[in-house]
Amino acid sequence: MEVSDIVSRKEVAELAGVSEATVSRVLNATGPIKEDTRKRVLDVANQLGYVPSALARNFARSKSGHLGVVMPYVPKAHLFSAYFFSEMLSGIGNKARDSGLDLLLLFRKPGERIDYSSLFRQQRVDSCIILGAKDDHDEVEALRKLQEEGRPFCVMNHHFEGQSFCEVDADHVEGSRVAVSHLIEQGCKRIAFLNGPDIYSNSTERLKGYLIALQEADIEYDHELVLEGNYSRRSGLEASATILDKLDNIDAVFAANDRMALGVMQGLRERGLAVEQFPAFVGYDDSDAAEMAVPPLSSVRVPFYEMGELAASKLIPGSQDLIPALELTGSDPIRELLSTALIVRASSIRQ
Amino acid sequence: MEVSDIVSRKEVAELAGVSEATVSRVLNATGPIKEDTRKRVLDVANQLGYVPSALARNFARSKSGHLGVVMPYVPKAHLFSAYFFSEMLSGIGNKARDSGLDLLLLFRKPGERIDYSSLFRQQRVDSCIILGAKDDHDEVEALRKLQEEGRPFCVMNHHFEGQSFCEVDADHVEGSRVAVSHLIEQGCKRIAFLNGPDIYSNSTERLKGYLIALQEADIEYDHELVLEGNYSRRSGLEASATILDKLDNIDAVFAANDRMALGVMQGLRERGLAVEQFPAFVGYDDSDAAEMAVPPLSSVRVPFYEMGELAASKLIPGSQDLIPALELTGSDPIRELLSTALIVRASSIRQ
DNA sequence: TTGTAGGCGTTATCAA
DNA sequence: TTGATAACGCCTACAA
Repeated sequence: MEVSDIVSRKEVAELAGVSEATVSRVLNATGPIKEDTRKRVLDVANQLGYVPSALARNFARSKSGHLGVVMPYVPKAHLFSAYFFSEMLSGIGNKARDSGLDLLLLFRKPGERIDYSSLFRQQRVDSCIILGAKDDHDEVEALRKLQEEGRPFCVMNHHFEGQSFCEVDADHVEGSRVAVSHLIEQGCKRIAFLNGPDIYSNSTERLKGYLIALQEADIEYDHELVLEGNYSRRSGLEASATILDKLDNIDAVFAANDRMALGVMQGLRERGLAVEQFPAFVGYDDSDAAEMAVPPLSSVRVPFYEMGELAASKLIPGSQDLIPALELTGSDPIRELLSTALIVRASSIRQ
Repeated sequence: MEVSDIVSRKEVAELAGVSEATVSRVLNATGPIKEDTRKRVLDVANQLGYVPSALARNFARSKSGHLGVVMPYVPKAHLFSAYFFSEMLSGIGNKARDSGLDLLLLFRKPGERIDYSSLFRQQRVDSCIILGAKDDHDEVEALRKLQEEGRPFCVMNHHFEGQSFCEVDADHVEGSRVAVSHLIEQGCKRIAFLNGPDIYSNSTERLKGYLIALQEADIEYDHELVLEGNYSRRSGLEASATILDKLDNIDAVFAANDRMALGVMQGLRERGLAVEQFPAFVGYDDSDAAEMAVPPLSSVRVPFYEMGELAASKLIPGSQDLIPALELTGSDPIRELLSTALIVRASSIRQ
């Protein structure tokens, strides 16, 4: 058999002695069909190995049939290594697959600001999910335009303040608050906080949670205890120097993600600090690495996988969670906030 | 602006005072065009915000414009967590993006054996890359059929013995041999090998490398030292019991991937073994976790990212590495084997 | 250098 | 319950 043997609907129609329209009806299970005809057509189609062209179908329907997923550009590529992208993508992918939608992965180019609107006008996607968003003027404008045009899209794991985009996020204020409260319960009072850049709502929300926890415990906020990394292990490693310096004034470290937490641990270890002298540690994301760490790292679990499923379901035609029409009344009625959960391990247990 | 404002080529043609064909020629930079006309058309297109429909174009060309990537099904999803999928996908994605190809992610359904051939006949993809392949009768048959049909496809990180598929793989025999030789150089003689299931050529090749290294050093093979896990951390954890039992007869552990190596370490630790008493360790993949482990884990680095790029370039029209026509002469002329590299860290250094 | 017109394989609307 | 028959938006000979 060669590529050239493309069986078309026409041949099926002829051999089955019906019109092409009927073949379509049978294969799409649309419209009333006499059972007899149905069987005959199906038989012939089967026998001829006929498979409808998705390309033609989509074209005729003016639907690409694709759910686009915009991946952020990350220098040094190796993008997916980030635990949460992997998880979210899995969630999205499984949901899309179950709905017969194809997933189109859109890799952002280095400098280029993506033209979301064109993506739709080119009919490359019917809807799309934006991963790794961050506060950026061009980005917000592009998304606003998209919304004005009434395109279905969903931002994941980021909140654009003042906008009313469809967003699927986790409650990082609360996640953070619980983490820090836990450290306080363990007797810690001088809690260093290694946060990420504030272009991510993730970071600003974690800071909020941190502050709330301190306030609840009547602990005074000391801005010297707040460090900024960039969510990489390396930045954690670098922060470890500062932390070691202030170690007699720090009894716990809360990091905005596991990679940084592990980087700090690694740094302390490399600088000769014994595990017994470690401050208490809590990370964030509850990635696989947290469990394997020494000591096992307490961490805030985020339901990335479920967030992916939810985001996808908002963009799937006929779905329950489908985003409502575009009359966005007031604030942000379509922002979804999933809960996090603190997983306590040895790293944060005192005495 | 509303979704309904779809500017068609027709309008551009009218406003520019040319035929639709000319608009096409201008936008596709095909055929001779008077500079004057070109500019005028471009201006109008720009002004009207006209964007050609990729959907229609692909349809007219009978090309989907998509490079399909088949993702293996993994129970409990969380598929991408596996380091190497992430890396390979990044490589593929970047290459595809640079070539104007869209990446279609195809998630395998639980039990279902994927019908590769239909994928092409449906015109959902022009070519495809298969990730996470393993020895399986149905799978091989499906791929053979694909090859007979002359479809362009490429298998990654797996070798189908006796076939002549286009494959991009790493030299795991050599990677493994080097790793074990290194352990032997460190003075180890009783080297346990925690391998993965032999449905993966990865596993069987690593076993080969292990055997070669032993032979080169005149060390007798002891099948009791070879354990089988399933590449998960958990299976490493379980294997740690056996390893602890035989510890007076084992001075090193070579694991077929980092996750299992870390699982073994974790298990030993949980069972009370001090790091000083650990056997020497070497893992495989050189994932991020290896560097963060305690002790830092020696590991075999595999160029997954580059493998992804290479696989993609084999399927990109006009590419240098494009797979040759379908006259596959003899053995397997189109299998590519990239080199690995041993990264030595503290876990395998003796004395 | 440009216009004309047929074709791509469906879907979907109207009649019958 | 079925058959004709327009779209769908673009590409591409072929003609001019």
